[in-house]
Amino acid sequence: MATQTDAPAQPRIPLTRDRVLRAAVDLADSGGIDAVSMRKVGQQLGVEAMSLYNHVANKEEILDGMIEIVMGEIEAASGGFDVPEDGAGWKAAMRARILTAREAMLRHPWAPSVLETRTAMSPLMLRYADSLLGILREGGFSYDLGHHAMHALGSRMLGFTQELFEPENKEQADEEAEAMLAKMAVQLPYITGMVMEVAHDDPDSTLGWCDDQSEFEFGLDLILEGLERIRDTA
Amino acid sequence: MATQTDAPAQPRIPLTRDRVLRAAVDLADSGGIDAVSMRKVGQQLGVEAMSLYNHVANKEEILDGMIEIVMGEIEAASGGFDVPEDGAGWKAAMRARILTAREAMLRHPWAPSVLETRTAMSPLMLRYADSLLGILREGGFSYDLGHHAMHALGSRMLGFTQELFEPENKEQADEEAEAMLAKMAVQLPYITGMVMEVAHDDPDSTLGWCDDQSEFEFGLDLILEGLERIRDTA
DNA sequence: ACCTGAACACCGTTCAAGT
DNA sequence: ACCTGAACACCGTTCAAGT
Repeated sequence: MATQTDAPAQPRIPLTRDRVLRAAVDLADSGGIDAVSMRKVGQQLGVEAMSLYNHVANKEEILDGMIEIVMGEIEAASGGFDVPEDGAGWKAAMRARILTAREAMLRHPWAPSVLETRTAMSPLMLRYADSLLGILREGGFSYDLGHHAMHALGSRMLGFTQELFEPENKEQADEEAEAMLAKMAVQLPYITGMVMEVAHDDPDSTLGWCDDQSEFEFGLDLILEGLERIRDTA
Repeated sequence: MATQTDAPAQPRIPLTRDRVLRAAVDLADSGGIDAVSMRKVGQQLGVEAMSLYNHVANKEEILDGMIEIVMGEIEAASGGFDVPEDGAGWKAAMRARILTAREAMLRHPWAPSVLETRTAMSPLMLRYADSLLGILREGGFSYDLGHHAMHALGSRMLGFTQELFEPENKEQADEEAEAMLAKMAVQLPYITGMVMEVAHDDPDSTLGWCDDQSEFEFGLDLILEGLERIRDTA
């Protein structure tokens, strides 16, 4: 019968920066970003929290590294960040690259909130941004309009938008929203009208009926087509 | 000479929910959101942290209340959240209301980040959203397209966009970005080209040359005009 | 060279005790 | 009814001590 004083079956795997970062990503994937604390990452690796400081300067560096891992996944899934030569296909290329980024964000739901707190761009992030600007440039955009385009896309460039009021408990939030809407119906005539129309068209719908993916694509296409129009009239 | 045991000159102002929330907003305005802790808000009011719990349930309720104060400022600056009758002016009305919201966000730089962490919509927030949907509706939009429009606007609806990589120290960030750009120039051909063109047109420019306000308005107008086009072709 | 234990200066929150 | 002191269960990080 094994006891706690038994020597480990296999020699301990040495701690490295990469193992620290992967442990942090695993923890965040399974338990959310609050599960990433120095103590918990250490625990995950069978080590005290203080040992991590031999491999990363501080927690910020762990968060930076986690984003770099996500960007690496986007790069791999995109087949690299090279700019395709076919400038005529710029819109499809932008769309594909951004939707690939979005898939990584959906795999790592903590990534958008961590990204927002980064104060410096990582190398892979810069490579990604350069590739998007390159696609626009080869598609006939001036640097100036390309620059505006990147700002107009904002976080959509990385495959997500600020989801305001993303509830933790969707069911409970739905109930609360329904109650508030009932109470404020007279003060919210347009929202009430919209919800009634949706309920009429689809009696099974709930208040949180939006399809995030198609809303994302709607907004993305709106911007890409608007940019094309400006390019052609300027 | 006053001592610590002297009675206060004036009778102590009673603590109220409203005083707690205003103290929190003042602290955040002057010291950033990290300055808002239960202990520091208590200190600001000459009271122990634990006393706050007699007036708010927890810190989340303080953050909710801070947002409600900002929304109240937007409502006041907008002259109320009524929907103007002139449907033809929908685009100007949307633009004005959103830019008014933006002014409040610029006065309270902590507000966007706090907003992102809210999980439920406040009454004033709902009133604001209803008024935007109303402007679209009176401007001839279907509920369905109006709903897409709100998603396409995202956080721009409230006057801000996700500013990815907003540095704390702009000067230092500019230096770091310049160094990284120099090192990675060959891997970042398009960004390098863009920066060189800007430097050529305006030798005094720095890397952080963007005009946030005009970039915001560019993106906003792009979306509003795209929506108008869809409305007219659908 | 790497890991650890104790400690420091913070958090939000609970609870029993004061007035 | 309102306020407080002590405590709990957490944080990130520093430092001296171990091996």
